[in-house]
Amino acid sequence: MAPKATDPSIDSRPGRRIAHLDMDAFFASVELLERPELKGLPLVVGGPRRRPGSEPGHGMRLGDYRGRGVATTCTYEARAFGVRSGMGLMKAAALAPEALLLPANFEAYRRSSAAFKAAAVAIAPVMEDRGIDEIFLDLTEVPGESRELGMRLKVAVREATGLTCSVGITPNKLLSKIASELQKPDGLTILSQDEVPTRIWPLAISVINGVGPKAAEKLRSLGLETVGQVAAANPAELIGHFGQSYGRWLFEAAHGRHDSPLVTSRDPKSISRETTFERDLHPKADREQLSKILLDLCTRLAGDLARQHVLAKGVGIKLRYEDFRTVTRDVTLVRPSRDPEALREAARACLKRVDLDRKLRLLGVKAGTLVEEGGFLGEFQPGLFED
DNA sequence: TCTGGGGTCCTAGGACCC
DNA sequence: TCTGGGGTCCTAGGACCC
Repeated sequence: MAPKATDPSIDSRPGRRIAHLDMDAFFASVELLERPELKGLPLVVGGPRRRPGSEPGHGMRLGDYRGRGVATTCTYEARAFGVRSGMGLMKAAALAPEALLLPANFEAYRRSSAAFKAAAVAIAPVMEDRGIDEIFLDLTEVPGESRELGMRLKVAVREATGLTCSVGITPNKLLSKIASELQKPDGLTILSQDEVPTRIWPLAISVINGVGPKAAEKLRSLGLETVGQVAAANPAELIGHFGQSYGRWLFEAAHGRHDSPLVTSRDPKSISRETTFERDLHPKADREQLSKILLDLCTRLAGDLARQHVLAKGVGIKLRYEDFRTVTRDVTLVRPSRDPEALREAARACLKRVDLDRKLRLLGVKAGTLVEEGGFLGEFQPGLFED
């Protein structure tokens, strides 16, 4: 099954140069721009949201926090205590009670994000957006040496935002993503394919984007802990354990081979809203409160759909029970819609199909199979083919 | 002292159609 | 009456990422 040379999922141009640019401790660093006097202190961003337009949060002692938030980002000083992004704040507080907890200010982060991306694109116009704090850039056609281009990118980002970033430049996305991590913060790492055995093989397999905790654990149980060990494994055995697709990919990735192109634009596939309650709620005893929350989620989701000029053909709910078990249900609408009432009605129909005798910690609503507003896709147009 | 919110992609079974 | 294969849609869950 040799793919054609024109296969859009493969970019095998010789001499390809891909950069991965990753902002350093992004949210925390943006906070430090507003409050430079906090530089050098252990800071954690997360928990309660700062209202758009409000004063810079004064923050609080992490040890005084009570609630269900997680650390979105933390400074390197906080990491020294063992705090990590994604960690529950109560656990983080046990590790670093004296750290300062700052509420997240997404308005400011989005502004810095737009600024660093604009600065990067001015140097290398082909960009893949990987979220608020990282991008891939295609440097293949950009004149200049890799190290010089990397320095130019870093200087441009710092001038545009006042922030540092780490850059990896290699022949592909997979290696660049690893490379940008190697000398964080404020790093610049250039890697060629030849250097994979010396620079990448000694690293833990989990450095590869796409190898998460589950796959890493399964590999470990097979005696494969480093990238090099996976590269030396029998590909047939990997396929036996992980399936044709993932097994093959794993083997190629361990050799640093990866030819997927930059994705420079994409249509949204789904839009969702969800919320974790401050305390667990019972579907029956707290019915009114849950009903209000559902309406609010549907209303916000409808607003999101309107801003994107799309209608939902599918509507789903997500519930998380107090024991953290998560279930989803979804339905296909007779007619695509973004009316809050239609969303709520569909969500209620889904709710009838789940266990409502146990307490919940989270409720979410999702719009899937999105169709363009006014588009013909999937929509029956009465009268169109009649006379 | 448990674990946010917003996404993508993949798998897999069953319905249904040709 | 039995066998069968391909294709698509729908639904549920899970791994993974930022």
